[in-house]
Amino acid sequence: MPAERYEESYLYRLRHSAAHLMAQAVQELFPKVQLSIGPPVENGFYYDIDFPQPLREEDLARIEKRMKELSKLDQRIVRTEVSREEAKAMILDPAIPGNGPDVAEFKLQLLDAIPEGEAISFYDQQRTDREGTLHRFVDLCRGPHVESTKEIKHFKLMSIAGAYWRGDVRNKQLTRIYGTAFETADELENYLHMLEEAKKRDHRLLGRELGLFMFSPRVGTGLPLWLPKGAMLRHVMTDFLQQEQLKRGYLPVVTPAIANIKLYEKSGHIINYRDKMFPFMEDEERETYILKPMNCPFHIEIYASHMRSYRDLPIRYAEFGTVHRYEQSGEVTGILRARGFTQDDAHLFVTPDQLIEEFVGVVDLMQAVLKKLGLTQYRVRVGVKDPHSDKYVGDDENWEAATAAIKNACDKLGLEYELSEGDAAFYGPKLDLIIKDALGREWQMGTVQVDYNLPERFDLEYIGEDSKPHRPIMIHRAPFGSLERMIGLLTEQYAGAFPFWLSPNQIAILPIADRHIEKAQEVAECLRGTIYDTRPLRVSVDERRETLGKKIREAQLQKTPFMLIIGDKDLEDGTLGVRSREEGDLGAMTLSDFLGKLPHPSAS
RNA sequence: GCCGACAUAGCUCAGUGGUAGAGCAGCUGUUUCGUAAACAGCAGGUCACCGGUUCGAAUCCGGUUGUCGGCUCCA
Repeated sequence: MPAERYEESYLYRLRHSAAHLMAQAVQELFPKVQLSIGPPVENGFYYDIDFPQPLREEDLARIEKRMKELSKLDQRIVRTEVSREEAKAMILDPAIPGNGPDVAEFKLQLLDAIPEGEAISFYDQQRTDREGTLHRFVDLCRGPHVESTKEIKHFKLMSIAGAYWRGDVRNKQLTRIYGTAFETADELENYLHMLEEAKKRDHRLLGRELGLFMFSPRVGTGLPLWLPKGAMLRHVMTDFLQQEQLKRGYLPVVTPAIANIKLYEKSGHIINYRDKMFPFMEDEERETYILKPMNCPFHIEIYASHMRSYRDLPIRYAEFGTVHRYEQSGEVTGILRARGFTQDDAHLFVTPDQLIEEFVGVVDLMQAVLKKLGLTQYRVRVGVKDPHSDKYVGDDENWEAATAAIKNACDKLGLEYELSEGDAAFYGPKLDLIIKDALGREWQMGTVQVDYNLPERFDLEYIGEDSKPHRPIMIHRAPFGSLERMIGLLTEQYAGAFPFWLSPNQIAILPIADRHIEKAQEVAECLRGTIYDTRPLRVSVDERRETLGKKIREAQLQKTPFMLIIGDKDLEDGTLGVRSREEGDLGAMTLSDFLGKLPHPSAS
């Protein structure tokens, strides 16, 4: 039996009804509010409401209390279908609880947005009290809902947020109340417990505990400082990807952090990207410089430095390029969204004939990278132009060609993807890999972008077989997306227990007493001289005068994959006490036996 | 940037108008130890910052900064 779709489930209706119950409670407690929309979402529901005064978080308890009371009243939830005219009259009728001309602003707009021919329905939460008076709460809504408010028992209001009407910053900001609801008390309990557990996997917490990176207010918001273990992680990841790229014919380049603004005027960034750039710099000769938000114009300059032949193409310039973007203060999130970050960037300059093959090659590389990193849960989004926006450069023909190329390549790969209007880069459409963090938030990771426009803006050429100049096409791509985001995500994915090949410290050697230190150092040296997965093994020696138990505990909390214990017995027998992070004590064995126990590099 | 919340020692937190506390981490000494925390002592804070109310502010009020959840945006 196929799994029931969430949108068709009872839980979905229950949450939708919980949103309505909340709206009813809010309306009673704050009579002047205007309701807008209140849908179920992945883990609960929300309702966007316009409050005359600001709502404080402590008000949630009152609302929740009233919801409990309303729920117990066993109000029947009744659907009525009406004509457009009747609907308008109802929304404007102050005699109907929840409606009236003072609170109709958003509901009228919603009514207008309902396409001709589609059913228009209201849901009415009604009850008759002991005196026989009918109480109602009536809300324009597509539904469906549960049958009675008494079914809504296990819920919790979670948080308050501002949310723009219809998701547009130019519109009024409404107050969004998030809540969740479940069929049973246990499920609600489990969900809240799960949230607590997820917080322990937060990369910001683990980043500090594991000594990967830090932030300092003296340095600035969103500007991470990489500590030795985090820097080691970066090194391993870049080294791994660099090798993959060299195998595939990429050429390394290195470019500066700043450039004359003229370069970025030509690329279109100044017009299209300025609000995300750090403030400009001016030198004594009145030249203006910018801190680069992207690497592409530099790579383009390298391409354009001399005449290219079709025989030279494809050219693949790769750089771990550190860029800075002035992200809005409210958006910065640890290293998942920083203001300074390093892209595993490359720009491919290709002929039209090579486009699909090169695109496929990039996606193949991305899939290989994800496999090695152990990331299997991701979705593929093809971001195309929003036809109603003017934030793009280039003519429609180029956009269509680029979009067609991406779709074509996906079909060739048998890759499933979703189309998303408005998610293109300003210079071209793109394919993105999207992965969830510990708290279920989605992040754009790897990206491949097809670009006809920057080659045109920079008048790039190559001489074809016909000895005439032709325009190359560019592919922008970053399999990780950025080192920061990828490391943040991997940290959460593995709860800090990185696979052996990636772990910043792979082996902790723990001498039991001072007299075992010499041997420990000897073993460390030997291991550091051993190449594993193309790199020397990463080994630490804990020389502190602490008990073995404590050294083990700390190595374990640091999620070190292996511990090697050296005591008197080992000196006598020429062995090591081996302990694994996952399996605990593995007993005494020789160094070469231990090396045989290491996971095979290709099986990560 | 906007809406809401939070900010006390390196970390986790207690402290509701009257002399700043605990555990862990740190330092010193003792202990030389076999698979998740040895023992003792010591030190550590402009209670984020600035201003106000008050005889007196960590505590009440205003502002700023930083952080967290969300919106918009994004690798």
